[in-house]
Amino acid sequence: MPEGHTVHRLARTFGEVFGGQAVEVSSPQGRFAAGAALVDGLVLHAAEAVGKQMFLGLGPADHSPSAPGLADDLRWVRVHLGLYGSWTFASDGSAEVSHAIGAPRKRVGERETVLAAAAPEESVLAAWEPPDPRGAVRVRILSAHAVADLTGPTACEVISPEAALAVQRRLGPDPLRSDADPERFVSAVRRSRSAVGLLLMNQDVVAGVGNIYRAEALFRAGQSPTTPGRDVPGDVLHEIWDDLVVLMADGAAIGAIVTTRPEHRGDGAGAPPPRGRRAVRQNTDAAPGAVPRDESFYVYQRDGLPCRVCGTEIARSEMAGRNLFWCPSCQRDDRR
DNA sequence: TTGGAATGGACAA
DNA sequence: TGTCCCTTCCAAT
Repeated sequence: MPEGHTVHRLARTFGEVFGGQAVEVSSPQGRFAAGAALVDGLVLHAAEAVGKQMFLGLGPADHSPSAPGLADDLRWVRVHLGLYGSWTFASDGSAEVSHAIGAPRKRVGERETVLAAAAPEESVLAAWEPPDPRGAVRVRILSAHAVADLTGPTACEVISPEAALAVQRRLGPDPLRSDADPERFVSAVRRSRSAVGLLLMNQDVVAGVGNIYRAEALFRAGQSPTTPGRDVPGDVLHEIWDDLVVLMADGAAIGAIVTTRPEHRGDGAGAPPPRGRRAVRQNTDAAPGAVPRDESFYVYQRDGLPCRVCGTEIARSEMAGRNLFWCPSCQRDDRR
């Protein structure tokens, strides 16, 4: 389920679980054997997310983050999950490995394996053994206490610091990064005759937005997807940006995309929003307070269903080969 | 057992 | 615009 929020969450997890540790890197499936050999045994010094891409910086143990020119002796593993890439984590129970995030599956983002700690009498002597790789594992990253397996990525390669920077510079601003410049997004859209729905999916315009955030952000702004970018008012674009910052940060925090406001969820048509502090949303379906998937979106994959706000049937069509969902009434072309 | 679909993107024409 | 690639899951055969 890799939109930007997932990748940021993953980068955070890598930092927590493997940061500062020497890792064994291998390619059980074989396709990354050469790349794995370049970083095997190095220490993970950095885990960065930019848009939908993750960069793991590995280098010698004595590499000091404060040293000038530090990036020069790091090797970067660039991973792009694409449509169905996913990471699966497992640990001996000692590490803070609490989630695995990946491609669409029944329980979205929840392939999770946290092995029970070994029985006490064994644990003294027996080292933890990671589980066998499951499926076509392109990369395995292994420390003394945890393992991460990567399957199905669109991209996975070892690159130089310069190449990593070049990739990052090409991308548009990322709503999840504090160094992002919203004006770059606004001006890129307003320079273009392309439909705003197309531009939101363009990683050079805004990095990290995928099909769900595209559909939901346009709905929440009351903006038609087909309006040419140059005709979308600047204040609407700023509104969309600000909304993305909140929505995606929320998604990164809870591990799931939820864009519906409480008053628009199906459960209690008219159920009053909770008073006082907002309820904390949880990641897994089983967690109390979690918003079920079928109440999480306004328009995404809701074609044929009534709009949560106005009751009009949600529409679907294709835009550049991807499904596009919108409410023909709330997002009328002439409304903005 | 097969095949379609999925939160993506690179590339060719 | 179309084609291809990466992999998994599940409904339909």
